[in-house]
Amino acid sequence: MSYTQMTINILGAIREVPYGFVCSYGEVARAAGYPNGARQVVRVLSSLGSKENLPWHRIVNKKGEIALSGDGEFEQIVRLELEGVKFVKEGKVDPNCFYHYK
DNA sequence: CTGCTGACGGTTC
DNA sequence: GGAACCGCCAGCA
Repeated sequence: MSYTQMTINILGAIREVPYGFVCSYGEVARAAGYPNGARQVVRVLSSLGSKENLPWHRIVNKKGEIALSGDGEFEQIVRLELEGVKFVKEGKVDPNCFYHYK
């Protein structure tokens, strides 16, 4: 496994999200050093999400909604609820559970 | 090498 | 308030 620096930075940023919190794509990208890299975060999660042992379920879009649909969405919701993340609505996490990088 | 795609976000109209 | 674009760039065909 040899990734580009960008991928490594993004992976690192994703791993910083603590248990019981969620984070948006944009924030992860910013934390990794790419202010406009949301789409790259998408790529990383999509292609390496399950392979790299990432807390992929802690990443949602800025509105706090699950960006996946169908099967993946269900699994993500289950995993988050298991961590104590609250939902204000089906498929939408409580804004208070958002983690903000320093 | 070229073009298309993607679990998004911000701006504009 | 919401739809429509544009930017961003690593992978893969």
